[in-house]
Amino acid sequence: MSKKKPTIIDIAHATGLSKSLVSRALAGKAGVGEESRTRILETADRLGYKRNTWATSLVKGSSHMIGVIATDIASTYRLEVITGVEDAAAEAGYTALLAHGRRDPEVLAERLAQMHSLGVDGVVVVSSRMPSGPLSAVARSTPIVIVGRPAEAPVGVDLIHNDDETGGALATQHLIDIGHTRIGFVASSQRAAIRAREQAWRDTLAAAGLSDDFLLRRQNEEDLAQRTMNELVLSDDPPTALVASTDGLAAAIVGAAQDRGLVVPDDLAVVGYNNSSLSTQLRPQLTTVDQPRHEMGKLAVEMILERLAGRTTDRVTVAEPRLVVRDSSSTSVPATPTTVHRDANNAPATPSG
Amino acid sequence: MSKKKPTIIDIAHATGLSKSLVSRALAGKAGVGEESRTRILETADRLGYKRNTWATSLVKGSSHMIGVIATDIASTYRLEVITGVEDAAAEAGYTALLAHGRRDPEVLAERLAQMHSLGVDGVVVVSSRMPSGPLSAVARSTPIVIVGRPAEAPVGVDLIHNDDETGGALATQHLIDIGHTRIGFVASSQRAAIRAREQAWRDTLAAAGLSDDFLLRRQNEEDLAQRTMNELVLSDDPPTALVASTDGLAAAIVGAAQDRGLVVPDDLAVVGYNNSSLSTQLRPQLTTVDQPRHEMGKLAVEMILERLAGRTTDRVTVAEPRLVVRDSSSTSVPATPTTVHRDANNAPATPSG
DNA sequence: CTGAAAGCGCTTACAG
DNA sequence: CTGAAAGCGCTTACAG
Repeated sequence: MSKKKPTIIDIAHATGLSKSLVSRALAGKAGVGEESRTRILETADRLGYKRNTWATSLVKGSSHMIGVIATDIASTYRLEVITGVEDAAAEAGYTALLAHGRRDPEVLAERLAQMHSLGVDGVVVVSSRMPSGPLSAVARSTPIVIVGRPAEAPVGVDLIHNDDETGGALATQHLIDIGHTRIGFVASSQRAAIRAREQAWRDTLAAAGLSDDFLLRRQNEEDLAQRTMNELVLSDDPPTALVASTDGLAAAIVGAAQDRGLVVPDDLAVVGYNNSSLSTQLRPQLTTVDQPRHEMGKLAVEMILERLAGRTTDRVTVAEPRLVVRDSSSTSVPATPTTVHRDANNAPATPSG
Repeated sequence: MSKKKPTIIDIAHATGLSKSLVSRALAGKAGVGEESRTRILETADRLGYKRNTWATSLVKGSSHMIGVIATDIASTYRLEVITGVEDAAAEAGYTALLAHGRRDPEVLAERLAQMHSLGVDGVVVVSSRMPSGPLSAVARSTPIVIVGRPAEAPVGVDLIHNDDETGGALATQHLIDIGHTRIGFVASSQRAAIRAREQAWRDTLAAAGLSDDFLLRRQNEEDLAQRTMNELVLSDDPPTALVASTDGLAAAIVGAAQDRGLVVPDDLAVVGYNNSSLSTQLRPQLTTVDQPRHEMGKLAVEMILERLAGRTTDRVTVAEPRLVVRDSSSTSVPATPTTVHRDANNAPATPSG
């Protein structure tokens, strides 16, 4: 059974000094006799004393903790955002506390309430699915920044997200640049970020005079790769390249294509989004769009510190993504299975590396 | 700027009732007049009141929180263990709080100290890298269970891990069963779990009268897939199948093999460990060993509750893994590039699916 | 059903 | 340099 934890009073008794003095010594404050100090520290060590955070926070009114709530923690992207938060927090003398929210808005809201009553000094929400109501309510007393792109910007909450418009354009333009003219977009959700990428895809195609016919949108990833095969890739009028809304979806599409004997990128080029670890584990490795996620995590903490320092206006920070070209998009134009509607394009004939 | 949070006293003033009564009403206790109760609840709601966890925990001496410390959160395996912990905790009226430990033992120890002074009622360590000293120290006052297989069992700490011996044997025997006789093992670390898998591989080979010459061990994954190619697969005397210590390593090996134009499983069969999401995202999909991870997370909480209820003896729980056969190991024997030392084996000639 | 009082472990002016 | 006292927000016997 667990023994009772030693308190400051125990140390005071053991050393014969007052608890005030013990408290000061333990906090490393000046104005404590050298002898007393060492005696206190030694005794504390011997007793295995750990400061009771509850009591300290209660009296100080601040926990020096920053809460982080994330949906679906098992993601390279989120992990690095979290790491960024941790690093920046540590640097500022804060510690980060995580909560795992799942995708359910209710669970997310519950986690937020938990963080709130835990008394964290700020919270970083790495999700675009947190409901606005609870968010704005908590934001009245605790700074919140969302890393992600919620459907609507909650009042009193800061935002930081990558420039999905630029990212989507980067991906699409890359495919145009290497000679593709039949470029599709597959979306596994209707989140704002995804919609922005889709719009960028459409705009980029339009600027190049290309068709945006190849579009597939679903509310979740279930079977989406299969449908992509059946409804787009294996149709009579197939695209030669696809922009997928995320790496996970891109991976599923590559897998489904390979299952059908197609060669990526020769038969189908695929570009993902997020530069997840998956993108280098697959063969071919995935061309994808990288977000400055560690940086975004650090920025989130900075924005919280600004609020804590007195800023009252809402702030939105947009980070620039960059394209990472790998093997799932080759520099050669595919030998299309069925050569229909093919525009006159000067595609380089370089074989895929 | 953040406003001050409303307290029980604010509600007491607003309703004209005493703070004792407000506290009782808020806690949902009996013995509060119906009218008072509704008035209090409404006022609390209107003011946006959230109970101050610090104060409550301080007076109750328990936070009803269970801390979870994990290395490298971005893993399907760990995520599911964590989810299991969360589910079981919620069921028992506790909430789970995560800390992200990285692989560094010092950082891990720091997180443990943080959890300890946060006053959690128990901690689940999902890592085998947490140093024993800090572990035993904290265990004197707070129940701890490790999900994983540490080098040495820390005194006063409970353990739960999968049966790596069985898992390793399952993987190896499967390769023997489908006709392989030249089966290697590649290890990316020297952790106890990995060593146990390696020993099981050796024992299983010995029982079948096969050689355990094909072995490669390194302290980390850096370049290990490349070395596996150079030192084993592309040698004059290559194995036809490999058991990898983890799915991540297996994926890297499959990738490196494919980069060299080899076909998995025809030229080389590969089996991983952990049934990570990666194993179904790759092509071919990975044969692997699955741990009952959600169950392990739940068990961890149960073991903590046992300690809290009075158990003082250390307990070790071993969970049974199972083999998941996928395409990276086919039922056909490979057409070995160099046919050396090949025993008379009745391998089925079924082509790989 | 309701309220006054004590106390959880710690910190911080305020005296000495 | 050291100590006594008050208070952080909440809960819980103890009275009424």
